[in-house]
Amino acid sequence: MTDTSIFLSKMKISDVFSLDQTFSCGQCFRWERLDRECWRGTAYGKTVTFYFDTSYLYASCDEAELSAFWAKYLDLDRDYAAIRRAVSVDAQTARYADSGAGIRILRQEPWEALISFIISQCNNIPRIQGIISRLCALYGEKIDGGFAFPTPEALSRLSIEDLAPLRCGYRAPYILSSAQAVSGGSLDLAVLESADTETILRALLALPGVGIKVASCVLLFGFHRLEAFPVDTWIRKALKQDYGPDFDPAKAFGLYAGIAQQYIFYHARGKNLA
DNA sequence: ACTCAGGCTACGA
DNA sequence: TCGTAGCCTGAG
Repeated sequence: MTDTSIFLSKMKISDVFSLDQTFSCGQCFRWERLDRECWRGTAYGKTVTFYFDTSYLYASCDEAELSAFWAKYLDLDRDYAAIRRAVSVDAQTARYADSGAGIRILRQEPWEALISFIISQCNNIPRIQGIISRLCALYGEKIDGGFAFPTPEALSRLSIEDLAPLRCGYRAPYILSSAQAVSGGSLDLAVLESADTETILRALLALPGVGIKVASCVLLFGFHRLEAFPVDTWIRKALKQDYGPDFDPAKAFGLYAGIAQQYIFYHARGKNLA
């Protein structure tokens, strides 16, 4: 860390925690790593830089914003140590949970999560990040130190050709469909936030380009439904190799299956990083 | 040239 | 109901 003077506030974190793990475990695509345990990003129209070091989280915002807003975004009030114990149903899961112990499931905006995971389908992470970054730069509102995620209204006014610079391929009409559904009111994300998980799932699956995997990611990362267990190619491989054909994640991991999924995903993909 | 990357849809049997 | 070709794009 070269310049620590930008950090106006700090907060003690007792449990194991890691910004590197939390922001690079595949749940988000817009946070930028400036240095070891130092990240900068935007959510809900606010921009912040974090630094974590030996049980203290430092933030570039004031104390009030850190404790009232970002602490919730980072899910810092939840007892992840207890959850790690709960999902450690066998020795290997316990190891995965232990090595990913610094992960927190962010409370991202449902709308951003929806579009981000539509874009993620059959795509690699660097390209997903590139597409989303171009989307925000082109159609997001410019805010202090970056771009906000484009609103449903802004995207609903666009055509397929307008999205051509994104180079998101066949996903472009999916993005427009969701934008139109949300801005037109047929899909009310704010109302869904207090609905039961099954209701949200059905609403998401009704959108073109949203299947069970994308919907599960939106449930977990956008609606913070921690029981959602997205199954992608990595998870499918890991389940097959490490858990056997009869393993039922929902049954085994229960209420916190989504957090277990992140531990397994982090482990499975981590082995395959350059 | 060819495969694959955190899928989904449409179509055929 | 189940399996899978085809879909945009770009890196290796």
